[in-house]
Amino acid sequence: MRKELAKNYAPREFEDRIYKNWCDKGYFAPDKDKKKPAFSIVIPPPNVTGQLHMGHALDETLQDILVRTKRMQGYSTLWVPGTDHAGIATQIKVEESLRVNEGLTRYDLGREKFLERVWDWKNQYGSRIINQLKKLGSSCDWSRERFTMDEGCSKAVREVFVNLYNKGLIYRGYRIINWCPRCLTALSDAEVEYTEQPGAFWHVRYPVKDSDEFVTIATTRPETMLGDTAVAVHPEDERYTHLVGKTLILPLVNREIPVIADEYVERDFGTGCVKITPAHDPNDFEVGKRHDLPVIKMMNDDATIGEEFGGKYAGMDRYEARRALVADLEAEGYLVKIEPCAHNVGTCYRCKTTVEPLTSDQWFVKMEPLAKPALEVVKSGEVKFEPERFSKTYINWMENCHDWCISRQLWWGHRIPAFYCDECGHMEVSKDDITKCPKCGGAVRQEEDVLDTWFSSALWPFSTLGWPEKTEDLARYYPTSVLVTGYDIIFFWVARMIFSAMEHMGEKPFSTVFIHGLVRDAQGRKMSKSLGNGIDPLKVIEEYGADALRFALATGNAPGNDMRFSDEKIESARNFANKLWNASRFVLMNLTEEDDELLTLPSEEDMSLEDKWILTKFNSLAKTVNDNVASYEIGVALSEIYSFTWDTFCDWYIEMAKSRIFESGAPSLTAKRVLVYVLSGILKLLHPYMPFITEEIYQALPHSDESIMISAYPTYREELCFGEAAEDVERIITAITAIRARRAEMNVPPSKKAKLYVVTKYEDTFRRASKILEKLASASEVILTEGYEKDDAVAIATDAGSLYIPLADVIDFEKERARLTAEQKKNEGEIERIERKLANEGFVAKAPAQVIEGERAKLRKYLEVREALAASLAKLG
RNA sequence: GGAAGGUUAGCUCAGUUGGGAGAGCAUCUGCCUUACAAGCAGAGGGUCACAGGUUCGAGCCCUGUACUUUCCACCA
Repeated sequence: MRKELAKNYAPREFEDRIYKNWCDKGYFAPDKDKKKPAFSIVIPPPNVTGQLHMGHALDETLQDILVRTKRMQGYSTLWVPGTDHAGIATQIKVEESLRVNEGLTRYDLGREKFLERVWDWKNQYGSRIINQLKKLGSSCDWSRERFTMDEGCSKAVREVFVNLYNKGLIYRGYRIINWCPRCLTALSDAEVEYTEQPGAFWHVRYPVKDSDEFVTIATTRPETMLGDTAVAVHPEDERYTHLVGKTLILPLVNREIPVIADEYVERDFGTGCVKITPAHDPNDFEVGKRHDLPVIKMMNDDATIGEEFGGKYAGMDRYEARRALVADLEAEGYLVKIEPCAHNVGTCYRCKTTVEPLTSDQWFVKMEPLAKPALEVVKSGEVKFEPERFSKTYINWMENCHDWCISRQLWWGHRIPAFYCDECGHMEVSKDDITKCPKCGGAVRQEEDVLDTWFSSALWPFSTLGWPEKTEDLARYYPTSVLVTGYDIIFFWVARMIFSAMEHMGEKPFSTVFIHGLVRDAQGRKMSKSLGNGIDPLKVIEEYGADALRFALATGNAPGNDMRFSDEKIESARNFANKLWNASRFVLMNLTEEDDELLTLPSEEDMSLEDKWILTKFNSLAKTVNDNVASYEIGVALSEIYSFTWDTFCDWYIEMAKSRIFESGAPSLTAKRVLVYVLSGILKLLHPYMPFITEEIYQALPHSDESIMISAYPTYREELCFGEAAEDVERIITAITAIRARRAEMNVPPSKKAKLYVVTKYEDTFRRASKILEKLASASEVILTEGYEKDDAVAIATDAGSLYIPLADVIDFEKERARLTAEQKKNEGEIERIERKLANEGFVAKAPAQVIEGERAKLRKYLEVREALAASLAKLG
């Protein structure tokens, strides 16, 4: 007796069990067969202390679909998993826990002790996200799991840092950078998010020394005037030329500052006079350099006003100082007016605190030489973005990016391998830790700063494969095949991987960048913690199963586009799983033969029309699915499987097969064989999308492979294409559909059977399909006839012939005549339209032959309907 | 200021080289038809934002307009 499936689809009963089995069997490890082509993906590493959210779920699902498909298509597939140490994010979490639980700061613990705590934290939570990935069904090779701060990755980071430094592509410099006063670290340009906030222009008078004159400047940040070292005007601004070179008295501060001329100033904006604060504004910094202005840093790292230049405002928070300063300016008559305006304010992408541009000693990566090959490899198409339009986003950024500030004043991360000698002042950058100065032998101390988290993620595609060692993995799986990620981290990550790979590997990191959009909530809003509208994928899995979640994420979703996630979507996904489950139960409960017998395809002579039809349809499905996956149209591929499974296989083929399956005494083995073949084929095509349910059913069905995930992916098979038989069945379907519609219109229940007279030139087809017509069109008997003479029947005209159903008691013949006449009119319209088209010389001359033949075929159908309609109407008198 | 996307059925969205528009959900009608009511069978519903152009033919290609979303830049 064959194993039966449970009555209800209950994914919780088998998903974990199946996943464990896959792991135990080692199916996720790449096939060692050297003859197989390689296919590899590195996972975008989730934050080690993070929790799975819908964005991950989508990203993982898409990768798993690609990986599972390729594996079944005969590739040696490697999907490398891992996690990211996520410098700021993780450090914030641990600091927060310290504060809440122990009332301590990291400084109370000191660097070493604090880092121990972070490692504890990492060890405690690092496996959480990994386990969550497993719940989704991800077929990663867990034996190759990596972490951006593990030994190998750290080695890669050092190697890269030293290489770049030696080439002069990493340098240390005193520059203006973005500073987060909350995280107390420098940030890169990419880590600053601009948000529009209400603000104001404060117009302030700066008196000219030894004169009654003054200039009026307009500023959005009056508190920074404590650091002003000049006021600039445009060199050709006639209003002010006489003042250039004069000296101003900085109000409240009483410091003397010059008026300078610089083309940076826009004459038409504000008052045409700009206060210059080189230490706290990137543009002013540049102006300051040009004019050799002093740089006065008036703010501390925590955005309070500094002692040295703060005067009475020292120690105040920047906003408190602003209020105090403005009040004082007003009191002393310097404030001219306040003009409200909205302006963009930079915020920290981690904690949303307003960042402070300020000057500081930091480490930078020189971008220009690195950007060049990284641009070339995308422009040449060697690295392709999917969809293509994102290559523009990439190119635009790469062409305009500034040097990358890579040092962070954090403790959690890769500590910069630079060593300072206090004796002789030498700085040594070294792959290995050193304790003595190579120049003078004095003691050295290592740079306190760590590297930007993205510095190590940038190396991910090769560091995870073993670089800088020359490993087998690197030889076999690098460059990786495709990178799957959201458009939101093209700058942070994708761009940096590309230039890093070009520089250190001399080769692209991946051939294709497959970009997906964001998962939004049912109202189209971004899911966020603060809105509390996030949907927890784990809860969805718990309730509906991982397969349903994957289906919901993969279907109806075009590459690069955002999607909405809603209850309806997940329910409809679950319903589909249920449908497949029940169809499988039906097939299973009718199988009594041995596996071997059922796994054989019947010979062509034994096949019925509908067998040939479904095999033909399945064949073209296999082709469509393979083609669409190859072009990353995953949503299209899946919806093709969906509609084939539900509409074609369940609603038509199974129903048709029933007449042979239930044949008393002689259930058809042929039908069973075809059912098994097609159902197995569906399961295989669907497996990458819904891995669990397909495996569960596959194991219950007669099967030849140990697991569906290592079976061969269905492909188009020429020998299983039966065009003529398929057309025959389409005619029967047309007839059945027309009959059902007519009956429904007349409110005749299916239980009320009636004879079916058929006048057709496809007599053989109808004869062979008579059982099906009886079952699916409520016919008590199918009678082929030369002509139907009586006038007691409803007449149905199709391109397959005229059908007559004697149902005199329920027919309103007046209505019938009207209906047929209306149909005739419509049909004539169609005929006219196509005839006109075919009479169009331009069309016939220029349209492809295939299209013209298509139109002719349509015309033939309409002409047949015309004939049938005429006959039917004649009957009604 | 620059760039990219969106505008298709009541709602959410597909529509891959141009050949007379589809799905899910919702709505209406009828069905417990021996896998499934998480289902079955029917039905209704769209000048594909607007205006031009190219073409034998445009939801699809080109130009412009309107509305909308996002990204980049950041004139203090």
